[in-house]
Amino acid sequence: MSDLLERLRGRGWRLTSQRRAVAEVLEGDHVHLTADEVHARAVARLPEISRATVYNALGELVSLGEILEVSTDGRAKRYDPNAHRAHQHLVCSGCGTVRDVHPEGDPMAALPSAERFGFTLTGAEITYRGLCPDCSPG
Amino acid sequence: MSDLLERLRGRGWRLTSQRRAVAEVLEGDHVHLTADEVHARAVARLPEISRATVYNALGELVSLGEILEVSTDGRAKRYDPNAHRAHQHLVCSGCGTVRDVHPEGDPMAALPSAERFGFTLTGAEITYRGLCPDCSPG
DNA sequence: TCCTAACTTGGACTCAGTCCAAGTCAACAC
DNA sequence: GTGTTGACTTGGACTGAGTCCAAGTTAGGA
Repeated sequence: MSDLLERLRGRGWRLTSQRRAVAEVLEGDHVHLTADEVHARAVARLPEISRATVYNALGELVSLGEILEVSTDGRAKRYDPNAHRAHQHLVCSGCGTVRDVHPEGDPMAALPSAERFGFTLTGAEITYRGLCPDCSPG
Repeated sequence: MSDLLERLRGRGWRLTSQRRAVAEVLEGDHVHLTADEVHARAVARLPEISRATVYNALGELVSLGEILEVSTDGRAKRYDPNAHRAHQHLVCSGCGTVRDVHPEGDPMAALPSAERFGFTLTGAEITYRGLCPDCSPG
């Protein structure tokens, strides 16, 4: 992750302890934390970090294309550090767990031009829903 | 739409003027209003209807499977009366317009079992993003 | 080591939505 | 029709997620 921080510094990002704490929290695969969860974990590293700063840092990382904003339920947005490989999400309807998944083919190709209403397509987001092994009955 | 109201009455839904107003607002294709927009239009028919009642009625219509809840941006949920034909959504990144679209094939089929992590799949929601003709440059 | 623009802070604020006790009324029975 | 009653509606208070802002702090170049 320190290469991420270096990369951002090269783009004029001032490297503060708060931003470092936020970036460190957002490490790994299948990480999909809400802003409040990020804040709670950042506080463990840097007790005086404020909620506003976490929101600022997350917003900047999103604009810089380093993390993705995902909203899988109507509630809080989640932040996904896996921004460098195209993927979709599989969400458990029981416990809310989110996994990154890689469907076959180009999702945009399935939309015939007659169904595009003159739009210029830029992307497609897929949310697969189901029950994870822990939440499956039986 | 009156067949919808009759259908609901048969299911024990008490038919009040407020619920009638909400149901009437939610008529037509490509209708994707927020709760506040539904409230504003319902007030035009029934000036004393309250926001709480609109939320109640929308929630019940969703549970009864008569309308769909859609969240295309992280903001207010939208309500889609087109619950009886499977479809996906195409959203303009410029103005937020939402169209119902019908992609080819079964979206779930694109997810290989190795990518299902033991989940039992129940559905897939696709949000296509792009620019509508009015928002396209040039 | 100094300087300053960029960053951080806490608190007030907004927006979307939920909850609740009190009042109202649709629909059924007569 | 009239009465009854439980379901429905109401407005206002409340919550959760997120934004905004003026004042204070600090990273990093000179």
